[in-house]
Amino acid sequence: MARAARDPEERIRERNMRLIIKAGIEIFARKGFDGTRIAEIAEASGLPKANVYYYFSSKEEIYRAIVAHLIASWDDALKYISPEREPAEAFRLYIRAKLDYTRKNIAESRLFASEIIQGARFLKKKDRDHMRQVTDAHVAVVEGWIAAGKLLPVDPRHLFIMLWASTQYYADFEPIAADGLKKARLKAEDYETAAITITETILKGILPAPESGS
Amino acid sequence: MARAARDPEERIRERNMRLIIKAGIEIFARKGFDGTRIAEIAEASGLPKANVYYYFSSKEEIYRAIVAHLIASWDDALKYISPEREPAEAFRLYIRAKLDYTRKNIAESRLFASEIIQGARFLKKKDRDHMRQVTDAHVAVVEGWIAAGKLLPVDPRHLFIMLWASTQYYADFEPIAADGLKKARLKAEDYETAAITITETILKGILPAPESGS
DNA sequence: ACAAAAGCTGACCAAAGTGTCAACTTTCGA
DNA sequence: TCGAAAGTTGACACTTTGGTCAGCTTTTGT
Repeated sequence: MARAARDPEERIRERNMRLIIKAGIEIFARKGFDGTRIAEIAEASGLPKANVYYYFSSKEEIYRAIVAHLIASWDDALKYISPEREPAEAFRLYIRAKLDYTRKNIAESRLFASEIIQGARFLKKKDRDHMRQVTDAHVAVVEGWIAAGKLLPVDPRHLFIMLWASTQYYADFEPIAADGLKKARLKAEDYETAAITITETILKGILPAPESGS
Repeated sequence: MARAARDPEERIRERNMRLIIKAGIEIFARKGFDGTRIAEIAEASGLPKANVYYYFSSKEEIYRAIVAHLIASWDDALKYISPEREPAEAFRLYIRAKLDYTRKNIAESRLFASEIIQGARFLKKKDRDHMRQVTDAHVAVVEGWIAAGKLLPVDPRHLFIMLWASTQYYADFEPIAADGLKKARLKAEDYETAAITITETILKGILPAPESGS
């Protein structure tokens, strides 16, 4: 078998696969699956094309590896919706964490967006089921808060869609977001203001409180 | 010159260009610019490839024609933010109109999203300037409402980004939105619930009104 | 030191892609 | 009716792309 005496840290293999994945994320995000040429990934990763094929047997394999890795890296940012917390604090933390993740992983966020727009062709059932379960758990928590009178009776699923949409927009559609904010590029402080605005709006709305004697 | 006696309704030319554009919107939306092959557009429009080239001299020309046409078709849906209106009613109408537009023009919406994710390479300065102006006008109206005490002091630009994001998500990321709602596909009624949830949340938030005697 | 495994890569190929063209048919105003 | 403009298209030229491969160099455990 192709099994033998070696493995000290897997240095070379690990490093090159990381380079390829990293370059792949950038380019797949910008060009989509069909629009990406592996020659471009090779160039961006500083490796000859044939060397890329030494590690991955096809374009699809690179893409799938990236998507799978991406889904796995999300759960961290989404652990704030938990029944013990007060809703206001939970949403505040969730929104900030998600904006933070997208800001620091812009290419990954866009790659995922691109994959979905193109029909979620390579999103495995396993991954979708996992995402659904996480959502279901969050929905249950929100329903509990509503039942306890801690939240107004809002549709939890649409509420989460609002949160996903609002927090991803800045990274995925940066050119439009930047235009909307009259800036050339988005900076950390813009994400900060976004976090505050989204949180405040979701929690308290934008209408002044009605006179307390209707 | 190639100018002569004809033009009765431009029937053939008009019809074929429309077929090509229509097919182009679908396929560009799904594959992005680089991922789209004109042979596929030809097939989808029922015309031979060479005939497509009779009307458009390149893939880029088809794409540009679509993007330009798309931007132009938007202003209608966005006319509700106007100072004479009461804010609550204005936002309600705006959100509903935008959701309605995206639902009825899913492919166009996705094509635009795709173009932005891919770096807004073919969005002309003129179009961006136009969008900026419309936004500036809306922002001014919201600032007026805030100054008049009709709205809480929210950042208007981030508020609009929230609205854009929330209203586009259902069309652009339908697979995820559908999963989130536990449905196989989104229907008109889902857009209806979305409109209500977004409007209510934006206007009043999700926290119960605090006791009126702090 | 050394052999076997791992890593590397220029050159190549078949398939697919964009865009062209010359010759043909259809349309239409006078 | 008839000629010119418009429309049509199969076949072709040229380029790019995904993927292969044989033979090379480097690494590594013993």
